[in-house]
Amino acid sequence: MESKDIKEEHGKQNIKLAVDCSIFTVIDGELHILLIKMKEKLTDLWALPGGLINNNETADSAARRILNQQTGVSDVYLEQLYTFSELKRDPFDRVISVAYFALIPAESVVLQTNPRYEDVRWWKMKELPKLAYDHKKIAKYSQKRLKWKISYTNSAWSLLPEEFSLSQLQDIYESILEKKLDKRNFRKRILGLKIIEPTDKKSTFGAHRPAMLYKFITKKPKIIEII
Amino acid sequence: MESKDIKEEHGKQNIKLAVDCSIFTVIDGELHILLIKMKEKLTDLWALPGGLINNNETADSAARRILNQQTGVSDVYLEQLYTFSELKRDPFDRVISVAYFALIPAESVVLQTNPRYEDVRWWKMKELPKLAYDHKKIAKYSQKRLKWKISYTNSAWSLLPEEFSLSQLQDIYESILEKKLDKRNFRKRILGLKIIEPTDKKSTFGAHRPAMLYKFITKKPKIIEII
DNA sequence: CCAAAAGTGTTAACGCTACACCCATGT
DNA sequence: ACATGGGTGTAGCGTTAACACTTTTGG
Repeated sequence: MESKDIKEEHGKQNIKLAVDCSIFTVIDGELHILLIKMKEKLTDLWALPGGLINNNETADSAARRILNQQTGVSDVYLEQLYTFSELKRDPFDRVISVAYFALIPAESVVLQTNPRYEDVRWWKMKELPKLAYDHKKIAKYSQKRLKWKISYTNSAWSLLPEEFSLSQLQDIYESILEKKLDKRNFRKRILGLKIIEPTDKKSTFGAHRPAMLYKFITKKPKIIEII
Repeated sequence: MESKDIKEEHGKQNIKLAVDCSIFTVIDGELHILLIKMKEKLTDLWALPGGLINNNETADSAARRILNQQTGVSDVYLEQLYTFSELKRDPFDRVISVAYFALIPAESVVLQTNPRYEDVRWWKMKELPKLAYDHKKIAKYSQKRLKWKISYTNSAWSLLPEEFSLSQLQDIYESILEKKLDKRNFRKRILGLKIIEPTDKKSTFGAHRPAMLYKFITKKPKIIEII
């Protein structure tokens, strides 16, 4: 066998490191993602919240900082998704990006961007605008992961308020999985998992029978087959 | 609500980007991982094969290149695992590392390192030597992913030769999952999945009844509940 | 003929799916 | 009283888990 080539460039590494965040919520039975509108470059395109990692922070803390600065969102459970390293994913620079994703209840947050961006808002996943960089790819990949997570873990709690009805919970599942579920079987399954428990309250909304409100027993991440 | 702080450092980003590879195999019913022995710095510690990404390559191609240069291993299906970004994970520099992992049949490869390293060899996961950097953490994390993968996908093919007996296959599962499986149920399950088919050959090894040899119908990655 | 691994079915328990009607409220 | 979503049980089916003996070969 021939001896190993060692061709390493001895010039300086010239790659920038960024993070991008796919933040999801469900509004009116539809899955939405949080986007910011570009201003200084790539004007009028929308993008996932994201930016460069500082020298003294981990990728996780960069993601939290940048998300907060660009959208006002804080205190979310961010999960690392994938690292995107295609050569031309950023047209200006060589940038490798660590993507994160998270789920939040839409009503829990006041969206607010900073002067560097023109706007921030929720977009339906089914009606995405034109996205900058490779962010469409990242968004689609995130959505795949989301379907997996909601099916196999108790992570749905992070899309709901503290107390919620079983119908609200089922609506989350149907929105993300994009299919209808049987009401009786869904309830049997969820209650059997012992991950939620009834409160003593009832919802008093609308012209119909009030719904019992439930809450999650624990929010510690758990792997559990749900659907 | 107060206006958003924008505290970004405007000094240059000074973070290096590397890849590390967890390469697994099963030898004599025991899970092993491929390690190289350090020479120039961190002398006498062992480490996962890894190094810096070049300016003109993706993380994936860097992983393939570096793995080949440092161990002689080529043509493997590398899967991205996680990106490790702790501040002090490398004692000399700020380095963020994209970890990859792969499975190979041990007998398919001739291990050969290069002059920068002192040695390369397989180590039992149960008897790891002292590892450099945060590589112990990466190795353990890889092992968790491996258990998942072997349970829920057809990836076991990459640990076996072209043709193999059902007992060899079961041995792979038992070694990785670290538990015994029922022979009859295992065979029923695997054959029912239609992912392998019999060849017309039999193994002629040892003082016992010869085993029918099987091969994988396809090696395309598939998600299938196996165990 | 002995040791060693290969090969082979059945049963009982459990979990999943499909399915339709009554209840409590607001207007 | 009616419109709206909330709430409930069962039967049939398929899947899984537990379990032990016979077969084929080499030495």
